[in-house]
Amino acid sequence: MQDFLTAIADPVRRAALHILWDDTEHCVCELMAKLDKTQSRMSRHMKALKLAGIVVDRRDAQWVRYRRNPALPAELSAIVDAVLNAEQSNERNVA
Amino acid sequence: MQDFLTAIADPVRRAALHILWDDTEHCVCELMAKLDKTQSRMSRHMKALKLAGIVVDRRDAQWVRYRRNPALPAELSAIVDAVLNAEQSNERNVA
DNA sequence: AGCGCATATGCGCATTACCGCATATATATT
DNA sequence: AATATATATGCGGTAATGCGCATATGCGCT
Repeated sequence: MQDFLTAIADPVRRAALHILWDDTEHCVCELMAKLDKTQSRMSRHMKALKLAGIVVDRRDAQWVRYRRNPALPAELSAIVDAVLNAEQSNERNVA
Repeated sequence: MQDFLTAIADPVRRAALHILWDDTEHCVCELMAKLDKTQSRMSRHMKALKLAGIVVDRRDAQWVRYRRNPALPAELSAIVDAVLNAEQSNERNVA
């Protein structure tokens, strides 16, 4: 639970989750490009999300594809959903 | 949003929220006793929760009564609810 | 004013977390 | 084997965070 929450508490990782929460695969190169982060940083952030059980990865040739962990318990998915939803609501308020 | 999530990410503050989420008032002395924390620590944790907008406080004689912030936006309440619920589920699993 | 209880805060210390840079590893192509 | 692309990791620096201890502040009572 602690790893899970500290993983979500980081803004870069949350931004990654916004992208990953569409239930499709995304390589590190895509994430680092979209979020404008260095390769090593993005790799480490993804490792944190992986260790927290939030995402899973898969080797595909030279790429590593990350995606939402389909086995994430419902109570934890609910947290991620609530956080991402709250951030989206906030975006609308700001705009 | 960042303050909010980092506030929730701390285990002591989450434990405090479990107590405070019953919609009644609780003084610092009660929280520090129940959670077995020092006075200064508990005071600072409550300050963090207050700054994050999660709780509000009220002077009552020599006590300061903390309670859930009734004006907390629904999207944020949903996050707290989801987190506390997930921890309770986990307790049941462990037990 | 003086005392006691409850709470807040200044300060220094230790731990943790994020970061960039360089480098190592894995895979594909030629 | 050599090269290119993608990803992971060791390392050092720095900032953020939690902690304990001491002290200050607020409030009520005598």
